Amino acid sequence: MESRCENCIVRQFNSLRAMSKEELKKVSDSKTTKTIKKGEPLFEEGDKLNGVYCVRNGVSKLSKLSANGKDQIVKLASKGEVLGQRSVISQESTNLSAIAVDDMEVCFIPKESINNTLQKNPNFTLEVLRHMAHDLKEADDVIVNISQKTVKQRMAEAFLYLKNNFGEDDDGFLALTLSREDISNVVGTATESAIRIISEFKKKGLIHTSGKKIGIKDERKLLELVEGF
Amino acid sequence: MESRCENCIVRQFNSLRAMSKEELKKVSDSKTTKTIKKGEPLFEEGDKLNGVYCVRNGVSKLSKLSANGKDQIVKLASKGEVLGQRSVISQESTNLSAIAVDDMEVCFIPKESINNTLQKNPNFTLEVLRHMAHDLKEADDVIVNISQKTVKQRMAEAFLYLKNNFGEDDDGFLALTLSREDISNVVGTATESAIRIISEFKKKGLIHTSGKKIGIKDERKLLELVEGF
DNA sequence: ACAATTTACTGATAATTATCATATTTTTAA
DNA sequence: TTAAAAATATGATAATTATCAGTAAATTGT
Repeated sequence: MESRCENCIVRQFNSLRAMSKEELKKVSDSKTTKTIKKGEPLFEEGDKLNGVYCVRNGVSKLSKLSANGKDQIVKLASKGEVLGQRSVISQESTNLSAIAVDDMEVCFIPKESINNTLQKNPNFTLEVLRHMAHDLKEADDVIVNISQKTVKQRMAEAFLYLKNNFGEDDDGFLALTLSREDISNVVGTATESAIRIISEFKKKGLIHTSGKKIGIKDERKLLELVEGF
Repeated sequence: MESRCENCIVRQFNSLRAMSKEELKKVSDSKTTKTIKKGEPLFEEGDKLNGVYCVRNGVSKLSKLSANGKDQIVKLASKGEVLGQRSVISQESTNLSAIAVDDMEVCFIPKESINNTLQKNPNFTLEVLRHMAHDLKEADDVIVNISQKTVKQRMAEAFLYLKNNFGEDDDGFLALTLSREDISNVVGTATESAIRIISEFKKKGLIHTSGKKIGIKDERKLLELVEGF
């Protein structure tokens, strides 16, 4: 894949597209590319970040550990997403851990490049702001979903979300394969409950599985379930 | 209270402090002051906002209606907070309703003043960005709390939150009095469940009540409860 | 290839929480 | 002030969800 930010297609999806040619050049010169293996962390809750991570390939889960030892996955980030922005902007340690769900390829961009551009290029700042506004809106939706919907509804929603955001493979399975535990951490339930609901959905013909892979069989019914029928 | 933004103390608490003298002057000339009575909306979910609201007095609940007809309160905003920013920035209709919990006094600032400054004053944009980063972090915490803590723990947390953010009156009651229904909508539970837990906390000497007013009696025990003892 | 470890699954049961019914108190408005 | 309406409160019960215990299957490392 192209190693100069100026030519990187990934950039199209995130706020880096609002950078000028010169700014991008600087970023490109200061960035380093990293490979993160499945299960390894990009960073962990409490870390002070010296830069942001731009995802070129693979998927990362952003999660927060609760007092009872369970992780809640707040977001799944894939190609084009920039991680660690919030921490760099507010100059605080991160409140989330980022762990690779897949093997990942990411670019690390030192915070200096970012902060510099934030102060000089209002367009870039505005673009970052728009992204953050969007994230915040999504977070509000998640809050309402978790508090108002049943686990079953949230499970159905999670499968639809996975299909819409990560697509399906050639055999009709969700392209992003998560462990049952990760699924339960996205949904915010006990692993056993998640597994039970998967079995139930399978029996009812809403989904089909093969090993840990899950495929959507009856999207309409899943949607109806989410809406509460 | 002072009616020129330049001299308004409220400004100190929000991103407007990053505006220049001239920008503030323009804002002040274009703003209008509104009084909102308890229970009335500043704006409602789905509205397209033509500006932002700067809270001078009173408290507003920001909530979202779910399919089953229940409101989830996502945030309580008081003096100094700016509402509707997100909608103005992303030029989308709001995803939240803002309803007065108290009688309120707010300044309406047309979006033109905001957008103009956003494009011209990187400091202001950065300041807004920082605020939004903070809100996003808080939203993440809410997600984790709701999904990982029991209703009882969240109730305890809500009381502590109310004390820390809105203080107590002379008689030791929480300064912000919410209806039981509002409390249940903050916590994300059924109203009856909230009431039951209030009774239980009262019996255990954690809180005391008088009418709808609630006072914290044993902060340490409430904290222990939140932490899971 | 195989033992070891992890992950997935199922059943039984307990704990939590919601819902429905109904009584009481408080607030509102004529 | 007083009837009506709304909010608060409590009990009984049902539904949902978590937890514990244990088995089966899959994955990993050697």
